[in-house]
Amino acid sequence: MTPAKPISFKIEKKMNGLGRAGILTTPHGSINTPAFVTVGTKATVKALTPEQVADLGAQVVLANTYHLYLEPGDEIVRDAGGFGKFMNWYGPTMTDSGGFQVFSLGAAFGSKVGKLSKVTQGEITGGDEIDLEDQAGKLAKIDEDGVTFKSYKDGSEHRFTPERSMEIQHNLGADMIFAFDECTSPAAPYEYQREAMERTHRWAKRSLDAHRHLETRRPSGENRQALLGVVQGGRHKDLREESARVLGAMDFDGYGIGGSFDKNDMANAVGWVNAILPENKPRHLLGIGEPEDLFGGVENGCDIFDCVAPTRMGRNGTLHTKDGKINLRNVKFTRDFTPVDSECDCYTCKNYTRAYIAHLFRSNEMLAGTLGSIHNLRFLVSLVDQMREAILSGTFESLKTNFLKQYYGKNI
RNA sequence: GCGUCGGUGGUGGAGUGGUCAAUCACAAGAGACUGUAAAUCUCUCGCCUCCGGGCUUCGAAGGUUCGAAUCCUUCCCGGCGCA
Repeated sequence: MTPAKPISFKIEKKMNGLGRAGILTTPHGSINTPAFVTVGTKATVKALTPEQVADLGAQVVLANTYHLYLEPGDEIVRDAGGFGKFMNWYGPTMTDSGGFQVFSLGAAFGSKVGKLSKVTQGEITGGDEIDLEDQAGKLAKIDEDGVTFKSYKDGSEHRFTPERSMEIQHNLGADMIFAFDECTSPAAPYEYQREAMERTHRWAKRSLDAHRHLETRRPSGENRQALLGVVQGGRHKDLREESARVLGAMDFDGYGIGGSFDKNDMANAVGWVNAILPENKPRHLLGIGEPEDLFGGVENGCDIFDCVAPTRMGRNGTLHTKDGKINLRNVKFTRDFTPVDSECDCYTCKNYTRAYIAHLFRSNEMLAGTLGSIHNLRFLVSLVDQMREAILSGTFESLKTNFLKQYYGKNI
């Protein structure tokens, strides 16, 4: 058996502008890009077996460092042969670094603040402004060296640093791992965004050094892991460009684009970054999964995407259709004996009616979440696959126009 | 028939002389969800509303009282026990 190589990325076709289609090769198989990655935070895509995940066309599973560190513990996952083998997923894998939990358990804890701000210009409302002195009550506290978390499970205290995140991610064993970063709140002011970004850059360097050090300690022949640096900078053009320049100059295997955005300007912000990042390395847009955002990400040069939205919404009763989202818990679907989406080729749509799935949701049956997740994941995986085909055939613009018109044009 | 316990919103069930009728849960209706604190969360849930509030209700009818879902009487309905 030949020693596995780190990832390689080959661009097959470029669009006018930044978008491209390619092939990303990992130790566990290649990924046709652009691609939508399924999220399996705790080494399980919630409600689905890995066979179901594969059957719906998913190419990659992404797990989370913080969650697997808390339970069952990264050493158990290491001894199981890595999280992919542990969960019986033999395709490509990724792990997030825990950087998102700096945000979700810190600045965003107890609030309704999300990654994307809906504010168009200027003032941010609806969220506390973040600063290092105002973290009382949160489950994450940041300092220069790292982050102290309180476990969301039992309140116990845990410490993450870039070095620790790398150690854990090496134990988890994914093909692609991320540098430890700070995902900021869109409610944070410019000065804080700059401060956090500069700290993320220092953490990126430390992540890279720690990763290299860990790689040298591997037994020969073992798979190598690719490390992706994470660009930050909030919604500010100068910060995003600076972050792309600084990280682009470091020798990462690829890049993640993370953090908070202005909802109306996310695609442009991604473009600012990708115009600067090295073209020949893969780019992962972290945590984005709304159809229009995926179009924006793809045409602005992102290759892979992950998002919890399809599985979370799938479990909560909201399903994608070509005509927009529907909430199957609504009374109007109780006697609707048509498929969720008549053009969808997923297992759910081929075998069940809206009325049946509505019944499952109303009676809180577990199968509801499974069927909903299969459909929503298939919808997005297929959508991004269609984008790839459209790039290859030069029809991306018409795909985008037609899809968005039908999806957002009316609501059934 | 006698005895006994009970009858409060869609349901279960709080409240047992004034400060409050309707805590709480469930059901129901709607909304949210973007590197998963999430099979979760938020709002509505007697009627009307210029969102300040206004009005109606506690099986029925009387009565006691300044004041009754709450006490008394009769009736209706239900559970249980005894015939």
